[in-house]
Amino acid sequence: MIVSKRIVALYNSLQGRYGPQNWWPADSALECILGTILTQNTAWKNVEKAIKNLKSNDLISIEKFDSLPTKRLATLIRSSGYFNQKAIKIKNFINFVKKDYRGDLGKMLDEDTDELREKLLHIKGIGPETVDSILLYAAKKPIFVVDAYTYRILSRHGLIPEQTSYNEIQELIMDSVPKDTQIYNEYHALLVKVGKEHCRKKPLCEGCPLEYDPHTV
DNA sequence: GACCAGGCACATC
DNA sequence: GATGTGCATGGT
Repeated sequence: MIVSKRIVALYNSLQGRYGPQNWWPADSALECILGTILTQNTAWKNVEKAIKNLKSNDLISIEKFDSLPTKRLATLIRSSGYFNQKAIKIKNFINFVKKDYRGDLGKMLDEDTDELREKLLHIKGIGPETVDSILLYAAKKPIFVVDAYTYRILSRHGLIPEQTSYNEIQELIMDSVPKDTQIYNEYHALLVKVGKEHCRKKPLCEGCPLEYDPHTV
């Protein structure tokens, strides 16, 4: 079977096994974006505590973040790890929205996908995965998010070579399955779901429920 | 106590 | 272009 068909078959297999994931878990676009930054190389459980802190202090707004000292922000998101760095990243994003959209997040989310992607990639601390998560989950654009699980699962199942770049993986998936926001949303969420359960760094492939033999390349 | 988690920037070769 | 390192908490 050619690779693109296996990419689709993998999606169908995951969908049948786990059903809809309905991501992103957030009450607003801004909360979603905060989550995409806070979860960088971090377990979601630790992110939840940080977001809960921000919410209980009623801080989820562009204006409030703008007037919040970076040091205070870092304290509030402590549980998510890398808190000094992440506080700066959040500030960088807020400054971007203030500067380019007069603080109007809705205006940012409505911008053309390619232009917005380019602009977001220039924010220090916001890399390709975070940008694509913002585009897909906050702005509802049809963009596939590649993450560590995507790479790990696809390579262990022989669907991509060891050395495959972020953009190459993204292209492969976007050329294989229909360019549809809901499908990209579910596919990424499903890969994280099965990855958390069966595709950790070690041990390799323990109890993998998927139909492909991970050892055949 | 080691290893890992829904990355990213920066230095160095 | 590839490879190595710092960033840091909390769960297993």
